[in-house]
Amino acid sequence: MDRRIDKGQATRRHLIEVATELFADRGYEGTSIEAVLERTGMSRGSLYHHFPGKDRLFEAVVESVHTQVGESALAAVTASGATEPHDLLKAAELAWIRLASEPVVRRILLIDAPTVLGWRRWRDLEAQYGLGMLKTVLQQAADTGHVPANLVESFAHILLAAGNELALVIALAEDVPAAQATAEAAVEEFLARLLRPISEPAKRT
Amino acid sequence: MDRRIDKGQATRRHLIEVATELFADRGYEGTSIEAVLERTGMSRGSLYHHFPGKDRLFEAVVESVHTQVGESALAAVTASGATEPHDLLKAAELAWIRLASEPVVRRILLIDAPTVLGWRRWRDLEAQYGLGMLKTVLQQAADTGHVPANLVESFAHILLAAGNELALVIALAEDVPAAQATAEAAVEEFLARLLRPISEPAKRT
DNA sequence: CCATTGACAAACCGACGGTCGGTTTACTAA
DNA sequence: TTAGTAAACCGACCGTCGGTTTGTCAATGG
Repeated sequence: MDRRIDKGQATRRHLIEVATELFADRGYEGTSIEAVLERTGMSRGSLYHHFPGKDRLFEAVVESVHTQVGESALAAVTASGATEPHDLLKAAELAWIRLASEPVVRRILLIDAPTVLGWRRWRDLEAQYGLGMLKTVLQQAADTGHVPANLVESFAHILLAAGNELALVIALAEDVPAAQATAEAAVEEFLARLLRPISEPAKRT
Repeated sequence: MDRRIDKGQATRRHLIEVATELFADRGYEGTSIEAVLERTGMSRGSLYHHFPGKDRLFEAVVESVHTQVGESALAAVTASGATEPHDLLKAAELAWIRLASEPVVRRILLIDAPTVLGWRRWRDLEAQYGLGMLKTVLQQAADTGHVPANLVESFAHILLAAGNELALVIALAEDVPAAQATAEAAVEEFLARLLRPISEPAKRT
């Protein structure tokens, strides 16, 4: 084994770590490469040896955060012991809302990532992590007639967007605990309505 | 009347017009002030006489686009002749989805605006334009018992986010017409479920 | 022992956003 | 007419920043 490579990986991790803090704190544009170099004590050459550019460094940070969030969410859902689609979705939404309250997640994943990575790439990541889980559970709900099968995809997107939105609302609220409570009630009610079995095809007024 | 001021307003409008095209086409970061100057034939001094900085120029563009979108959406809703909350919301959502398919709206309002203006300011604008309308209609729905009154705010946010999300999904789809059809069906079903009065008494405040 | 390679260093470059002193143009009052 | 004023406009210049290029060094493997 090459000790140089271990050292390289260590500095790479260190760069991601420091960059995560800075990006979360000042945003992508507000964070200069200079600042990262200063905080890490690295040189330009070293950074550009590990990452082809600022955007790729950011991308590495996004993937790191995404992974951590995914693991936390999964842990929270399994810890809830839910088995029914409604409970699973509720647990997932609430977990996501709590996670998205964290500035690191909010700023990096929700605010900057779509712009920096281009939202095409961002969608791929989201589909890989959050959307996939939602679709799986919604498909179960569709199999038991709680949701139209052809709208699983659309409903998954709606659920994902709703979670993000509520998380941002909470973050913006003056009274965060109150907003959190309201949002959780909204999730509960929202899911109850969305998953209700359809007796007759979509009604018209 | 002072012809100097008229001329000033004209160049200001011209700057906004050209900047709108460029921002929509290349995004905020991808658009240099130089490019705007070149396309307008203006000088740096002139631009910075009218706008304190690039971000303020972008802000003016955002407001301009927002206004146009708001007018179009309102026109579409009134043209639909809807009176019931369900139909009003459906008309509004569909109108918004169609408008958001336009690259100008998508790139400027949905992608760049939150990052550049900071999403606090962005939320203020959104509340002023789209969210206000949704809340009004949802309040009507709450008055007739179709929706819990204490969740009007949350549901309005969810509806707004859902519309944005579906618009982005459509934009990303390979088969746009098909995606559009699916999304419209999803809106229909989604609204029907969201606004259906629940058999057991809804929590009211 | 030496050619190779990964890690890091630092001088340098071009583009960009923003500033600033100055000029032109048009209106107004003496 | 003319002096004064203010808005509109001009363009050279500056600092910052992301990215490139060239070079050093030490560990590795034949």
